[in-house]
Parts: sequence; C-alpha cells; structure tokens
Amino acid sequence: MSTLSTKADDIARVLEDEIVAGAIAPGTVLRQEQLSDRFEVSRTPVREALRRLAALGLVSFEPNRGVRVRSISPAELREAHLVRAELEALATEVATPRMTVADLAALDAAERRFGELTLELRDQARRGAASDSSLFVEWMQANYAFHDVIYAVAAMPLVERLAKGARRTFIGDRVWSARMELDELYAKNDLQHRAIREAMAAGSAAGARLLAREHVLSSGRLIEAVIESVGGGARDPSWGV
Amino acid sequence: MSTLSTKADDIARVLEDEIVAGAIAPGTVLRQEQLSDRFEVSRTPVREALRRLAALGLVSFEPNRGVRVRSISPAELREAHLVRAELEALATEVATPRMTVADLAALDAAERRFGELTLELRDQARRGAASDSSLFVEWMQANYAFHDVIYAVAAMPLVERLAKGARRTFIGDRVWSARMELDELYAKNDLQHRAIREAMAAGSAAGARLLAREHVLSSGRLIEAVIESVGGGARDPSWGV
DNA sequence: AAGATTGATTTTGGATCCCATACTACAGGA
DNA sequence: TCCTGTAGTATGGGATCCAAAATCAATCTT
Repeated sequence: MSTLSTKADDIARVLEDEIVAGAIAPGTVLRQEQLSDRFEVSRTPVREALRRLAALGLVSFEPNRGVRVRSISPAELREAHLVRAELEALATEVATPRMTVADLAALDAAERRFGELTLELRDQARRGAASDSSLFVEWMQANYAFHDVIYAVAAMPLVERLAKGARRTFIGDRVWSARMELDELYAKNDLQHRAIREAMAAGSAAGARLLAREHVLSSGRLIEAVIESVGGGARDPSWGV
Repeated sequence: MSTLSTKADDIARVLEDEIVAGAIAPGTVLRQEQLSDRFEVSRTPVREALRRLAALGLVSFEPNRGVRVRSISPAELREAHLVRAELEALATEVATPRMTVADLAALDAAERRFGELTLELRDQARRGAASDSSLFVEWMQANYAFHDVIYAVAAMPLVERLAKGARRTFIGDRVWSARMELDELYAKNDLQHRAIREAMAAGSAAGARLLAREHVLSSGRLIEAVIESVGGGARDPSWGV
C-alpha cells in the first residue's frame, strides 16, 4: 500500500493535538527516546515531528538540552487574542455576502449545541463530579464550531490556519469549571454570537465585522480575567521563545 | 565552544531566505542529497530543516517523492495581502502611542533609503543592464524596513512573525524591472508611508491604522495587477496543498 | 509503432550508530 | 560547611546504513 502520510507527520499531528488540548503540560520536556518508544519508531521521525512543532511555536528547542512544550505568557495570550480578533473580523466580513440560508442554519445549530453542552457541564459541576476533561474539550470545540462555520464560508485557508493557531489558550479544564460562572459566560457568548449571526443575515458585512472583532476581544479579556483571578499561582517562569 | 544554534536551524534559515527572496523558483524540487553536500552535512539535519519549512508553508512534502517549493496561486496571494493588511493595521495602531521621536526619525531614514535605492534601480534599468538580483532584493527589503520599524515599536512578536510570513510575494526581479514604472510605484508608496508617519506623529492611532491597512491593500492590488499584466504566462499548475 | 512490462537506478523514509555536550554525584580542599 | 573540580551517566545532534517506493529505460508484446 502506498504510504499516504509519513511517520513524522502522524506523530506531529498527535503531539500537536495533545499539546493544544493541554494533555501535555506547558514546560514539560519531551524526551526523544521516550517518544520514540511510545510511538514505536526510531528517534529520527520523532525529531522531524518535533521540528514541525517548533516551527508552529508549540515547543522550543534548547540545543543539547531538549525540547520543552512552550508555555504562554500573559502578554502572548493577549497578543494572540488581538490577532485572532483581526483575523476573525476579516473572515466574518468576507463571509457575510457569501452566507446561504444553510450556512445561517449551521450557525444556529452550532449555537444550540453549545447551549446543550453548557447545561451538561453545569450539571456536572453541580454534582461536584471531578470535571470530565473530554466533556470540557467538547464544550470548547462547540464554542469554536460557530466560528468554524464562518471560516468555511469565507474560504480563506490562510486565515483559518493562522486563527486556529492563535486559538490555543492553554487553560486547563479545572481552572474553568472551578472558577467561572458558566451561565454568565454562556449568556454573553450566546448574545454575541446571535448578534453576529443577525448582522450576517442582514447582509451587513461591516457590522458583522465589528461584532466579530469585539466578540473575540471580549472573550480574550474574560480569559485574562480568569487567569488573573485564579492567580499566577503555580505560574511559570519565562519559558520563552 | 557551545553550539548556540543547531545545523538544522541554520540550514532552515538560509533556505527560508532564499525561498522568500525568490532565489529558488517555486515548483523546484529540493533534493536532500544535493542540499546535504551543499551545506556539507548529512541528510539528517537537512530533512529536519525541510520539516520546518514545510510547517511554515514554504515547501510541501510529497511522501516518497520529494519536497517542492510551493508556488502561490493568485487567490493565495490575495488572501495573504488581506491578512497582512489586518495585521499591519493592528501593529500600527498599537505602535502609534508608543512612538518616540527616534522612532519617527527611523521611519524617515527608512523612507530616504528606499528613495535612494529606487533611483539606483531606475538607473540600472535605464542602462539596460541585466537586473541585478541583489540590488532588487535590497530594494524590496528597504521597502519593508519602514514597516519593520513599526513592528519593532509595537513589540508584538506574533504579529511580526505572521505578517512577515505573509510577505513573500514570489515575484522575480525581472517581472518588476521589466514592467513597472518604478517612479510611479515609488511615488505612491512614499506618499502612503508619509501619511502613515504623519498620522503616527500626530498620535492618531485610528487614522494610522486605517492608512496602514489601505496601504497594504493597495500594494496588494498593484502586485496583482503586475502579475495579471505580465500574464499568467508560464504560470504554474496547482502545486498546492 | 504504441503501449505494457520488467529490471536498474535514484531517492526518500526510517533505523542504528557514534560522538559531543550537558547534567549528576561524589570527593577533596579551603 | 561550603565550594570546586572531576568522573560517570544520560541525552541530544549528526552520520551512516538499510529497505521500500518511485522513476527511468530498455525490452517485449501486440
């Protein structure tokens, strides 16, 4: 059979997912040999995969020391949100005149799904159950699904790639479920999403653009606030570059 | 002595420069062995370097076939300019309240240098000399230098990285020197740069933002026009992904 | 003569090996 | 006791080696 993908690519994809999902904590040093016997390959493809992750900014090589999973400083997080706000604004503006009724329906569907998952998550929190990581991930993804519809309609692969790259928040699930008022967060998110949807439905590219921008910025501020309130506690020193 | 950088990184940097500068034509297949004896290393670091370039979107791996330097379709070029316009707008807005007199002077200096190089390039074209690639590259870089000042002041590494990544135009020097009215191009660029500078000097973040955005968009339209007029002639099929 | 087939050459992907560098632990001296 | 130097170990960077896939060429078939 013809190999459609290469080992290095497979490994890179897996590690990428695990890092953005937070399964591998920032600051962790990735040992090549350890990875190589986990994936049952030699160190060669592992290192190529790591190079890819490094280019994506997920890990950093420290020559002769090893590679660490990069953490993200408050400043970086802030900048990432500023960037994402601009990119989403652009995508939303471009997508607006291209939206079909099916697309608008998809936005609604994404929003409903997000609402359902929010309820589930809240119930879980009420029951005091240890937060289920997978449910949390699902919830995050549902939140993103709304924007994914817009990306798809905008048909701007570069924007999509960059924006999704700037999406990773590195926030553990515990942080959220412990501290946030889910209902409040959901309400705000939902209102903003609806406003964006209505603007798009009305064909107002400029309006949708502004709303999208403000939406991302405000969610960025929210995340900053959460991190701030949770406290830099156990925060990292400068694992930079 | 302690190696501050790794071979793979060095090679990646060199190749990256050559590709963005257009020294290596899009569509070219990069032979690993060829590169390895050019850089006098084994294929291992070469492949790691190529992985990095792939992650950056500069080349594409075709399993068991080789790596090609990616070409860029008109649509991609257009999208890249849209993205860059947003990012530069953001950087300019953020930089405006941080500009010192020294920074403003640096903008002027960059502009003057760009003017000088334009004259040189025009003279060269007048003399009918075969266009000197290095001079052209210098000219392009001088054009970018203006924006680099702004990036530096904005202190937004992510924006800088992404914007610079979206900069590559893949336009050979011949195309420009053969077809463009350098003076006209220069005049327009210069006027726009001055407008941006004045807006920043006046402390108008919003104004500078709009001007920066329009500047990038208009230069994007210009490049599209050049490519269009030069003709898709010798245009590439879809070397994509 | 055009197309299919098969064997040789190239080239990639991956594994293994070697050496340089950084970390650790311990010993000895101020 | 604390600092420092040194041997030993772990780990990363790079080179070399091997196997599988693809390309190319010559041959065979129709």
